[in-house]
Amino acid sequence: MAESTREKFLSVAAKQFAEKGFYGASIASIATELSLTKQALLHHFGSKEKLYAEILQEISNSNLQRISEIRAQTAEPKDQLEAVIVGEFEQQYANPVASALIMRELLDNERRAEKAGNWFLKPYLDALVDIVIAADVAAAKTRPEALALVYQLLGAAMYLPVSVPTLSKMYGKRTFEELRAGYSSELRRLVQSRLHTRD
Amino acid sequence: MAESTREKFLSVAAKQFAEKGFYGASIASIATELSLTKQALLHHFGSKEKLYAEILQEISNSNLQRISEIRAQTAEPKDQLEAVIVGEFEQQYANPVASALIMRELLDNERRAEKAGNWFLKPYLDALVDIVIAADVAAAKTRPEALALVYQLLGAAMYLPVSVPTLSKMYGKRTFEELRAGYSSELRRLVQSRLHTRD
DNA sequence: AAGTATATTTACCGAATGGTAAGTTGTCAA
DNA sequence: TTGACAACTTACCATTCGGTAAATATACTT
Repeated sequence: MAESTREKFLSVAAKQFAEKGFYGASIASIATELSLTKQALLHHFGSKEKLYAEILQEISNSNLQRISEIRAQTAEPKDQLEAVIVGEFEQQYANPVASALIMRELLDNERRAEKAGNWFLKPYLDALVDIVIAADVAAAKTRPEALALVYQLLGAAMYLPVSVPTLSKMYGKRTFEELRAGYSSELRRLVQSRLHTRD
Repeated sequence: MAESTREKFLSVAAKQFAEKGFYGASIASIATELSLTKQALLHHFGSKEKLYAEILQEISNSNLQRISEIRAQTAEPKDQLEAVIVGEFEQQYANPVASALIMRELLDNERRAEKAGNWFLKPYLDALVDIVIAADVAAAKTRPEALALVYQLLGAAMYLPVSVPTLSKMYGKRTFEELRAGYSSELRRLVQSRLHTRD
């Protein structure tokens, strides 16, 4: 078997959580999409929360790994930052599900974290801040300042891809395809101009 | 009476929808917060969907009005664009609920719109695109290109304020306050650098 | 062949969901 | 004083939610 049932559960669940959010997606609907029952899902993951946690952890880990690879390959911090940000938004098209999940997690986390106590994304955000600090960007010297910049760049990079389905219907396929085609270079322009601003 | 029951319902509902999303917030919890029953809510609004629609419509209208005021007061399109974007993110702090609702609506709308058929935010986005076109920004001449830019700026402006509660807990109040303090000027820098880039 | 995990199902459960129907209460006008 | 209407409440309802318990089926080990 190429993909185990467990792995199928993970990918279908990720898709549905991304589309509908944690509360909008039900374990029953996830299982039904695989022609299984929700009890089969619970057998593998114990609870909805644990299933969700595993997905988020996976995303966080893969993002951290990508960052560390970039840092190993690139010497200059400013180049690292550019590569990381550019890589971040290019990954949106490869894996829009992950972007939507991250976005939703940052929106929803507070309430869920009160119970779960998990900060899946903190190591990821911290790593990005580290790079910004090392890159010595104008007006982003302290960690809070750097975090603000990280957040704005993430927002710019992720906001559009995440609402792609809405926009696609709102403006029609053709307009949207043009938008999508120009989006990468548009974002690169934004990042570049900010990175090379001087004090 | 300063605020009618109906108006109280609207503002409490807006808050809860912003915090928990459409599916996460229940009409019962909204009513309970006002020490009323969910049937009182249904009496005023008919259904959860209609209540939500009224809130979104209100936000869209007030945003459109703000844009038209700016356009009336400012002659130069480029200044208009700057004023609109800056006003956009400054409004985040005045009314973070509205930002979160807009963000969630763009994330969730597709599925809900299949039933409801509403595009609350389209006139608002269209107005922003109009301004970008008129402002004649480099590499944002066509409507799809302009929409991409609008989206990135909105993303940068709204992403951080919207996840304020999460970040505040994740990094602690003090760090977060510093972040918040520097955020406005940080975003202004981002917008400025993009607006004045040349082809 | 028997035993033993693993995978999955059927059958429940209590709680919460959005919504309907039918009252009750209060206010204001004729 | 009565009638009408708006503002609510109590009482339900069917559905869905996440989760438990127990049975069954499958596959691997011995």
